[in-house]
Amino acid sequence: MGDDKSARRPTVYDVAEAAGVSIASVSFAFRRPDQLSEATRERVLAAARRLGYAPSAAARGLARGRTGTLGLHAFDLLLERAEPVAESKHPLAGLHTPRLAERRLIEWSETDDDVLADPRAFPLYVDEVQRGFELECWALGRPVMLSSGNNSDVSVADTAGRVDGLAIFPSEQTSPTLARYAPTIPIVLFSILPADDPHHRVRVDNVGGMRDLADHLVTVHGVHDVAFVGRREASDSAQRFDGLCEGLATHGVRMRTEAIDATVRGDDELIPQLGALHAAGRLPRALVCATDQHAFATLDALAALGVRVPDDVIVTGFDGTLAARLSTPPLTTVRQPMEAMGRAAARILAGAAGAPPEDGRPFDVVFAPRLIVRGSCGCA
Amino acid sequence: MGDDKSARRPTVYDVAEAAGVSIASVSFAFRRPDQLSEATRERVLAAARRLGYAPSAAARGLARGRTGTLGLHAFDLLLERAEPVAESKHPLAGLHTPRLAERRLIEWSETDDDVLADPRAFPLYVDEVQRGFELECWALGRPVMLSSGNNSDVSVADTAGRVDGLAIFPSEQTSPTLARYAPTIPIVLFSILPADDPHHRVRVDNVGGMRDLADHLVTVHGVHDVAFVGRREASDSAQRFDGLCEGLATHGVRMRTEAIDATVRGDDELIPQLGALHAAGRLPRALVCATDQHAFATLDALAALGVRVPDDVIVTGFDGTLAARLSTPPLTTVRQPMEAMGRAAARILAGAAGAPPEDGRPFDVVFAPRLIVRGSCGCA
DNA sequence: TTGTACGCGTTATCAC
DNA sequence: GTGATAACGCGTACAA
Repeated sequence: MGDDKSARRPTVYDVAEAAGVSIASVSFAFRRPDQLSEATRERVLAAARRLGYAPSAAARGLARGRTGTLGLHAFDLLLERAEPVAESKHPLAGLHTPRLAERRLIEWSETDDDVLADPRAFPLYVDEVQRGFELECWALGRPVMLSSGNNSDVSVADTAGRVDGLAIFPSEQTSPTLARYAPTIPIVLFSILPADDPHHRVRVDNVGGMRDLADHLVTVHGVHDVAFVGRREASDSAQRFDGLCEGLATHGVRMRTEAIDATVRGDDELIPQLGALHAAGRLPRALVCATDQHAFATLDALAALGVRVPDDVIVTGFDGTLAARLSTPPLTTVRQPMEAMGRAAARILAGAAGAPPEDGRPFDVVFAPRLIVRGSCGCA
Repeated sequence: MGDDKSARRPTVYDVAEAAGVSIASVSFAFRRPDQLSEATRERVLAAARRLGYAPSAAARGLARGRTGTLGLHAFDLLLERAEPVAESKHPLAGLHTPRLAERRLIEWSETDDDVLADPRAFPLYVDEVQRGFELECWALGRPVMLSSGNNSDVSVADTAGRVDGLAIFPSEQTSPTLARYAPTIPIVLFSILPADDPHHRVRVDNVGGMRDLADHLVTVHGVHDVAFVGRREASDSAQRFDGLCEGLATHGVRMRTEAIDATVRGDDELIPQLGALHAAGRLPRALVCATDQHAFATLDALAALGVRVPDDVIVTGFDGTLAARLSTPPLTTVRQPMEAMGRAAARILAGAAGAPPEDGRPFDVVFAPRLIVRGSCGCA
């Protein structure tokens, strides 16, 4: 317990000495059990057990040239999701103060708004994809490394150095940064159109999904006055915008592109714009949002203006998150097969590490999304 | 593109050669930027960028003795949660077949039950705790390593070999296995009572939570006939059972311990037992479940028997998962501050690695849960 | 300020 | 079947 030796992690040398064999035999006992005599193998394993020996993954990784783990990186996650908690009002403020040392109960702060789980904050699109990635990795017997960073460069490089393959959620400056690590390890990009780079792709058919939605709005609800809510710079949003335009065009419907500024981000900017349209009596019949998150912001803004959904205005989303089932009214949306997408990324990375597609070109896996019809368009 | 050199991951040697400096300067350029002249630093960084150099975490870990990452391990996750998908009906069956090579759209299979997110499967208690752990790790700038395994020994040892600190979700055979790695890295156990070991603890006051619930049931609903649903072997469940007994006892109410077998796991075993009680007219007034999951199974079983909740029988849960808000009726439950618990674990590991509590004893952080009253007990 | 040399704990290639 | 010994890529005294 108290002696110096036990504080250090036991190594092959310790085990070898304890078992009276060479370090090679120790290694063989674990990696090539059949190349050792029954006797020595048992002797080694017994000594290892006795010493609490755990092979160092770092050393193995160095020697073999592969870490055995797969990574998932998200840019700007802290920004796009929960703000980092201010230290003073951190739920664990004082974790290292006497408060903790005295082992006292930690009460929830009275202002804590974490009392109820908020489905609008979790799980989001990325969370469900991440879960699929994790499930597949575990099924494959591989640990998962998660990372996130606004500083796109160093954080990705750091993660890239720890894994055999890396899946990445997009951000606006994703590609330039990534190009560098491509020759190093296989990389999967979510939700980005293929381009002339070696990265794999896992994405949904945004255009097809929006076409289905446009069909529904026009043929079932007779909508012929539509505006789009979403930032068109984002890769996904741009495709969805295009898909919506195409879908409407086949029915001879043209989109009101001027109605909503294409750069709005959330409630703050949405309320004044919708308010102005409302005041002018020029609200479109349907507001098609680029994501469920945009749709929630739109619903909130409309509610604040006293506009009824779907009676006055139809609102739709995209993604099919859990929260879309729980909004008022429930959201008509286009659901992505998020778990399957996460699993696909993991499979590609696990396989591509050993056997890339024979034509040498990267994978481009496109999933078909599915229209989910709910109350916010007037159905049900 | 096609030459042999670029296939290999660039190392410090490659960068040093390209920049015309020694490997030490390369290392310094990243780790001690201020100890290099502006000129050489820029030269090195430029070369690194050009080559796509990413420092090997394995090598760094070996050299420095620490990996810089924190780990979260869950035993039996694949068993307790989704079964591993059978290969034939895997959503990605054929990922490496022509189907993919031809870059065709992947349709969801017609039998796919993943069309809607199922809140009963995700997010669970562990998912919300995990999210807190991740958020805190990102705030601390540390990557997270996730692992899961039924083979308790090797998988934990493997993960333990890759991280500086490890948080662990409990399982029945957790402790014996862990004892070995304790001297190596700090370990946080969720939901386990303190014992004579060096592991840290993060948990809720199960007894207090159940007492609050008992108070509510007795004083508000006049309940005096209660049975417990849950496997008492589990550490958490045992404490909750005790807390319930205590809480009822203060009101002179005694629990029907014989009503439900203490080993039931799910619907299959619950329906016959509840059915027998129902047939005999001996159903308790309230079924207090050890977890929300047990409560859902109980609700299902009662519904199948035609028993009304809460009119005929009151049902309550424990955990406060999102799904508890969505059940029919909504579930009265005791919510744990899951995100905060995950954050606490990360903070302990990040801090404990450098500064363990001065008295040398491990942390024992106990959070107070909160009673959430909903329809399943007759309120609201 | 920059370069040399060694150690970290494995795996793998040889001899024996 | 078993034992030396050389990589593996990086951090870091120490020397220059």
